[in-house]
Amino acid sequence: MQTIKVILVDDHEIIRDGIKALLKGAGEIEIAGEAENGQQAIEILKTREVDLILMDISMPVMDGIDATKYISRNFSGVKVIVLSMHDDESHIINMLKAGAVGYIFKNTGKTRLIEAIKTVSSGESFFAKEASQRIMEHFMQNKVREKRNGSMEDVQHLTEREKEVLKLIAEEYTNQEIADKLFLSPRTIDTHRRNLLQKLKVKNTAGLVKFAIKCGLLD
Amino acid sequence: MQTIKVILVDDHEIIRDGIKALLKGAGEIEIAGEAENGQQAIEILKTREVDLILMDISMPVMDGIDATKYISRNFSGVKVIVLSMHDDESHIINMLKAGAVGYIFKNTGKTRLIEAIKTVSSGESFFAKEASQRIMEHFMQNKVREKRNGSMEDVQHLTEREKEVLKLIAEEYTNQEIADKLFLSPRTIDTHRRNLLQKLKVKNTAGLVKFAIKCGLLD
DNA sequence: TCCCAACTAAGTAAAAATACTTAGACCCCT
DNA sequence: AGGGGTCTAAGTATTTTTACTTAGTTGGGA
Repeated sequence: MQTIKVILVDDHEIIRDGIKALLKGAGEIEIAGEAENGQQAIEILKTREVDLILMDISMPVMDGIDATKYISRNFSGVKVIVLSMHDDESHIINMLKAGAVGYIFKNTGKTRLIEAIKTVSSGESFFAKEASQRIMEHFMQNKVREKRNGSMEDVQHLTEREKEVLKLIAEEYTNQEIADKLFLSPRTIDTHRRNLLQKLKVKNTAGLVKFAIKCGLLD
Repeated sequence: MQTIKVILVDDHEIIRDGIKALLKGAGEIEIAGEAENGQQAIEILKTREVDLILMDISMPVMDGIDATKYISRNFSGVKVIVLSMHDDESHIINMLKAGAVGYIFKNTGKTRLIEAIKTVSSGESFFAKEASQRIMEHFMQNKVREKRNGSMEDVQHLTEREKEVLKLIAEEYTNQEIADKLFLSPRTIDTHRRNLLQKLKVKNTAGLVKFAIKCGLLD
């Protein structure tokens, strides 16, 4: 196989240098360029032939998600591997949707990094353990993660009425509107609301909504 | 690394024999059993310790999708790689949803098969080229749907300050607390808040939080 | 230079949410 | 028959959010 031309996109020079050092020894892989943000990366793609991009997510000017979106639409031959510190579902899923075909973490070792590059370069995809798990959770909506954070247990302690009210709160209804929908007094909704705050140990509506989403109470 | 205990699940004996022959040479991999359908595979799991399953999809009695679903819920330590002839989206996505962490085709070569087994065994996922493509297509379609609902575009219209405030709102801080954090007047946060409500066309805090989550503004 | 967008801030009011408390009705279980 | 949990509701008070309006500052682009 011929050499794989890789460009590094990360706003931290130290990280870019570290990766360069890691890849120096590996044959078949050539660092064809570097960029500090998505914008610069796209500029490079216009002038040079590139096989693969190692892309950070959080960057100034143009972040990894937007850049990947653009690249996968306009340079379809170029593979994007996300090199991230975040292992949360939304980042991973957003990058997947943007068109990334690999996701690894910054604490990945040399061997695995090279493995990922070669795997992706040959057309397959490569997702690190945590990324893989998050994707599965997303697909299965299995709530394994919530179990670990101890929220799936809490939802069981909620009564049917409370879940009903919580769902409506998350759907942006006010107490008055919820009361009208359920043919109850607004004060009753108020009580349910306070019980929810207490049971779920959150401070306000924002916390309730986040919980409702985590539990899949909404669509 | 110690040996990886693999069981083969396929209703065609010839195929099982072929794979056995392929894996014979590879060290670290041990064929710990065989099954003709999902039911038998689950029986084996109850009696023996297994690391990984090579699973066909179409089988009599209990097919690969149901079996994988059951296994990923009841034997979470056991990885499932799909070994399939089908490269259509629905099979691939269904197996993903069922909990498979790898997908390869029956015309895969020895090297790649072993690579897949080792990759999955170490916690990552491995999707062959076509499978990878289909998954991307699936995500892209979802994306179109989301765009229609208008969410990813809107976030671009938000200023940096607004995104910062939105994030803190979603983290359950009150205007006063946000003001203290950012060294601003609570009234300023109030203004940002109202601008956010207007820009995002949502009714209240609940809507803001949902939007923040959709955009991955939170960790 | 002038205009615009972003960021800042405040006046005034009304609506909504949060806090703490109490309490009756109902149902299930022992 | 009594106890516990749920659902209901209200009194009272405070804090927070939402609404509508106005306006000064600043920095960048036409």
